[in-house]
Amino acid sequence: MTARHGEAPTLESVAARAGVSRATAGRVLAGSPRVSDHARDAVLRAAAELSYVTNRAARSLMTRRSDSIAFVVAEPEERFFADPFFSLVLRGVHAAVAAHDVQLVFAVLTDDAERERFARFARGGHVDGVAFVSLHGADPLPRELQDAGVPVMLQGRPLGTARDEPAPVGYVDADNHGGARAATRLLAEAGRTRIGTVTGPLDMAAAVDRFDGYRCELAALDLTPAAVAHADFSVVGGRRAMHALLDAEPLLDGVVVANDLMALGALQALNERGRRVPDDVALVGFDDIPLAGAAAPPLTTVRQPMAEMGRAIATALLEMVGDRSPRPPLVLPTEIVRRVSA
Amino acid sequence: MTARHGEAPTLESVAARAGVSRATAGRVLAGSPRVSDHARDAVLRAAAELSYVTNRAARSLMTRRSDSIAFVVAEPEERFFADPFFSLVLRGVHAAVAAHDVQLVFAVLTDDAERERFARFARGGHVDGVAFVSLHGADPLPRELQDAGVPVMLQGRPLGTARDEPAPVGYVDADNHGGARAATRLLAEAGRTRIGTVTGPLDMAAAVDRFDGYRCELAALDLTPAAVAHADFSVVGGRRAMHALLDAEPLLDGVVVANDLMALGALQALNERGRRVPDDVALVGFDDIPLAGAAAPPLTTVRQPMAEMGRAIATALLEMVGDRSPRPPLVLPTEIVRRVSA
DNA sequence: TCCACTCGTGAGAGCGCTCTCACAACGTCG
DNA sequence: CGACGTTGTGAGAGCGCTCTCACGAGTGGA
Repeated sequence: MTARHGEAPTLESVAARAGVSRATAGRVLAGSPRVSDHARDAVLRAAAELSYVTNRAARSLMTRRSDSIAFVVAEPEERFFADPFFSLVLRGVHAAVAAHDVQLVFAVLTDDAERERFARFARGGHVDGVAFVSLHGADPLPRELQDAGVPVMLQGRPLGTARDEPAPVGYVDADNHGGARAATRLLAEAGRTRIGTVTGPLDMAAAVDRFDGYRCELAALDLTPAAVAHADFSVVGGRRAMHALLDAEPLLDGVVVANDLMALGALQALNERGRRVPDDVALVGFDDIPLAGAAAPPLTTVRQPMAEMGRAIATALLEMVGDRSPRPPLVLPTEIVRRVSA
Repeated sequence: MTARHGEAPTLESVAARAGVSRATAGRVLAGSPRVSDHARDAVLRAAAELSYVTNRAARSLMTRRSDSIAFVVAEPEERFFADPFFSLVLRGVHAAVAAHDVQLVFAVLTDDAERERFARFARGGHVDGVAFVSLHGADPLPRELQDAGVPVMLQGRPLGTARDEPAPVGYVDADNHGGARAATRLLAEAGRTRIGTVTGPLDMAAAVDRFDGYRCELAALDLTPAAVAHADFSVVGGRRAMHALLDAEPLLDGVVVANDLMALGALQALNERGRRVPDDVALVGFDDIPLAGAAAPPLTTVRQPMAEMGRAIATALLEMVGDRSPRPPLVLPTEIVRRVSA
């Protein structure tokens, strides 16, 4: 379907115009050094004049590459569309991939039918690699694809692999444990002694690690968890959890919330209960989504480098397409962003 | 790159296993009725046994279709990654496209280089259609692609086409004008008489239409705009604009804000100025993003059917791939969602 | 009985590309 | 001066598919 009325410039026509063979024209366009300057000039000029565009289908057929990678959100509840976190990872992946002239195929696997469809698609070699974001539990799909020979990278350590263990499939993660420790320490250093937490869904490693970090740091400070509530990384979940925390421990003076969306909900709950932030209760979020700075009061949070994670994932994937070697896990540092809430 | 060690089941091998010719196997897999039941069964069984997956590259080469459509955000400032609106449109597009076994190629055109790259890509016939979201000014790219024979659909009426004019390129939009009128009426009916507005960027038709709707309804009610501030659909922009509004008209008692993100910022500004919402100032947003219900106070807003727009765009595009006929503009209704802020 | 069909099928072309191989034209060296 | 690279080039195969064409077998009307 090459534009207006089958005018389709092909490599053949470029070669003809340049007065060389198709093979030579192909060599020039592929950037081979084994071409005379004369031929190279002629081919490049002809290609420009015809505004020739390589037919990727034909190329794929020969190279058995698709020059595209998939960005997959394996999130049954479509959380993707509510949490800016995903957009930001996507941005990073997109940036890296665009720089390599590779296309990004986007997929959300909400139900089993879609999972199956995608698995077939990927196993059929229609993408050169797959980036998975937001895995729950011990999802077998990434491993399956990897075993089928498709390069795979994960955002976030898969559940079932310990933090210091070699992983069966490559991943890029943020230092969730360290970030949560830093958040907890920040509250303690501000003199808070009754520190609670709102965790994320514990079928995700990120939530588990942040929870562990919180407990670990409290223990190091000779404190005990004042109250713990579990939620699902959503605003309403955070609000509900904050209410539960206040019910369980009325004297609460600090909270580590496992992501910003929940922290927004927590802020709302604290407001409803008449607690001032940070005067009565100090709050630290996690992620540093764009909205965090616009909250009332602006949220102190643990920044995780979402776009960079995306970039790292895409870069690793692109390399794996070439050499097919597995990548060691990459854990990027987090950083406290101090605003008003703590 | 078909999975493990070049094992690649091809149509040929399926045909051989089924004891028919490649042509017949192809017919079965294409769903042609001109095949005997016997042959059909044999082919389907063989395909299942080999877990055959059609090679899309080879198919594309013949059909001159790519079985993929592009989702393009032409947003220089990458607003995409901050505004949930886009995610929700993307969700709709994804849903429609997935149901047709078509892939979604995702692209963000942040700079001229990317624009050019994408234009070449699309003009080269590497996607069967292009959905543009969030166009600014009178962007020539959609028209260019359409003239080059690529089916194109827009989310949002392009600037330069009046609401009742036939459009040069198909689009799906929400009833921005009607929605803004309804929002304004809601405030007036609640007894508000000094009603201001925060507009979006006026290089986008959605912002212009909402602004017009506001003025139009005020005029119909024999009121005049109390104060007008322009912003950019972002939270910080909305906050700044709200402050400007209060500076210009201290007695303001109602505000129509052109999207929810800005309304969130406006809420913040009102809070900073000690105005209670809705008691002192009533506020209506636009979009009904997931966060709207979680704001403090929960936002009354004009819901636009974001996912449905996405779905409509994708469906139209998929039809256009077949018959190549242009689609008339489609304008979907909006609806007031009453919460607390007004 | 013959011609005109419809129906299911197979043979084969060819989509546009990459890649291997052969080959001519040129050094370079023993 | 013949044997041996090296370099630029073209011819041709073939990736896996779709689609056109031809053909035999069955069906029905004149």
